[in-house]
Formats: sequence, C-alpha cells, structure tokens
Amino acid sequence: VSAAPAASALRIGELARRAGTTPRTIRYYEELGLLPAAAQRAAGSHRLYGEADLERLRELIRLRELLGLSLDELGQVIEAEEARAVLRAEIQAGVEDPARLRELLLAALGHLDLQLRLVHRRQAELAELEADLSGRRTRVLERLAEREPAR
Amino acid sequence: VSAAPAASALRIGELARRAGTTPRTIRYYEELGLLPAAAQRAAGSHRLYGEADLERLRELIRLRELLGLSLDELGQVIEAEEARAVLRAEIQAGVEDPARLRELLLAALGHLDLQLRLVHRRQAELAELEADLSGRRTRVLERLAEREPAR
DNA sequence: TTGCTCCTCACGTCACGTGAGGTGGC
DNA sequence: TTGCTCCTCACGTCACGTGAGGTGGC
Repeated sequence: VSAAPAASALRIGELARRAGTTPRTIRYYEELGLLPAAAQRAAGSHRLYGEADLERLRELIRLRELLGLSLDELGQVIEAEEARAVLRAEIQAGVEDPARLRELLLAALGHLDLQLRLVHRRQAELAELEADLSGRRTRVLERLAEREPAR
Repeated sequence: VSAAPAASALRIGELARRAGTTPRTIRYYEELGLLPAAAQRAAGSHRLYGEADLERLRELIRLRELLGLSLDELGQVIEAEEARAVLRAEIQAGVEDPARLRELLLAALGHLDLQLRLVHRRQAELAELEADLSGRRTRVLERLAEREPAR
C-alpha cells in the first residue's frame, strides 16, 4: 500500500523491537488487515517495512493498550491513519484537487474527534479511580496518626 | 471467607448485572481464587453473595480494565482489598491488638501506593496520547482554514 | 406445575505464544 | 560454509463466550 519502504527497510524483527511487540503480532495484524501486506512480496520471502509502517504499528499498539479496544474495534477507529496515509500519498503523487483534499481533511478531523472522545472518557474513569485510591490512602494515614499520638 | 452474606444476599446473575459483567466471569474468578468461594455451599447449589463481594468484584474489574492487568498480575495487586477485608473482620470480631492493627494499616498503605503508581503511569501515557491527537487535530483545522480563506 | 435462574461440563473464540521443520540473505 | 533471522503451519494458552443437559427455589 505505502510507497516502497525506501532505503531504510526494516525486517520484521527490527520493526517488532522498535514498536515494542513481537513478529507474531505483526503477522497476525497483517492477516487481519490492520497492517498492509507488503505488496511485492513473493510467497515465502522476507517482509520489508518502512518508517510509515513503524508509525502506524506504534499507533495501533498505543490505542489498543490505552483504550482497551478489541482488534475489530481498533480497525474501525484507526481510519484516521488511513486518511492520513491517503492524504500523503496523493500529495506526493501531485494530486491537487481542492475538493478532494478538503474531503480527506474533514474525514481525518472526524476520526481524530472520535479518538479524542474515547481518550477523554478513559481519563475521566482513571481520575475517578485515582480519587478513590487517594481518599483511601488519606484515611489509612489518618488512622495510623491516631494510633501514634505525638511520638 | 467473608461473614455470611447477611439478609441482602445476591445470586450470581444479580451480582454480575450490578458489577457490569457476566456469571461466567464470576465463576472463572472464583476458580482462580480472585473471588472467595462461598464457603458453606453444597456442591450444585446456588452461590450467594453480599455487598462486600460486590465491592470487591467492582474493584477487580475496574483495575483490570483501566490498568490492563492480566488476572495473574491482578491477583497480586489487589492484596490491598485483602488487607482491608481482614481489617474489617478483625475489628468486627473485637480483636484489639494495636501492633496487629498497625501492621495491617501499613500493608494497606503499601498496596494503595503501588496501585497509585500504576494509575499515575497510565495517566501520563494517556496525557501523551491526548497531546498527540490534539496537536494533529489543530494542524488539520489550520489546513482547512488555509484552504478556505475569508469566506 | 410452570418459568426463571441456577448448576456443571465442555467445546469455541480472540489475540496472540511457542515450538517444528525448512529456506534465504550478510 | 556458518549463524542469524526469516518463513509457514499448527498446536497451546489466557480470559472468557456459548450452548447442552439437568436441578432447584419463588
């Protein structure tokens, strides 16, 4: 899908290491269509990746871990990445249709807003958990202080 | 483990509904030892739960979902709940050993601090994700504004 | 007695982990 | 040629989902 991985081609092991995951996960994501299958690969030969693939993989992992999405949900959510890739490709290819550009930018905006809503919900839940734990911590400290008056 | 579920006894379906999970998950957690097996239950008879079980289950689910812990890790982390239950039980039973009480309070404090560290790490990661997404959103808005000068 | 929820197997599923056996590039 | 990483099956695992067939309380 992406233009050739260029000079800085990574093999699957390096890509996995840099993204903080494993080769098995990368192959699985490719199988599910979350990562593009390096197009010009002969069956049995090595997969090669570029910087764009690394970025996309990192984003996938970050959204999965922090938002707790299933891979199915993840596929729907990362359409923002898709839109961004299309945008870059078309600009690089010299396409200059203003209406088309505006459409892509609006799509990206919508997907970013969706992701931000999910992030904000998580942040609210974590803030609540933090408040509960802190409150309990304070009460434990108070009870310890009571037990140990002016040592 | 806990003192009898008292008058407000819940069956597994109600407990699941109130905690936002399923009976299967509750049985699985019992099997793993994350939830106490209602002690006086004849094989094949219904499980009964009290308010304390509901609280513990909610706490388990919240920590698992928000911190992304495996059930194995979860078991180690929720020792704070354990300490709290022991504390309550001993106080209810009239045990009044100050040294023992202090020991339990210190244990609870340690576990709460551990949980808070995990929460704070997650909050930092989410803040970073939020900043990235917000930045991208701003840049998309700017590019849209450029394209559409003073309509 | 009729529904309803409960029970215990036990197989299915999702997201990978982990060898088994073999091929390809520095 | 020797290591190393890669390849494709394919079975294992974790955290449950989902019936199958049966029993128990309002």
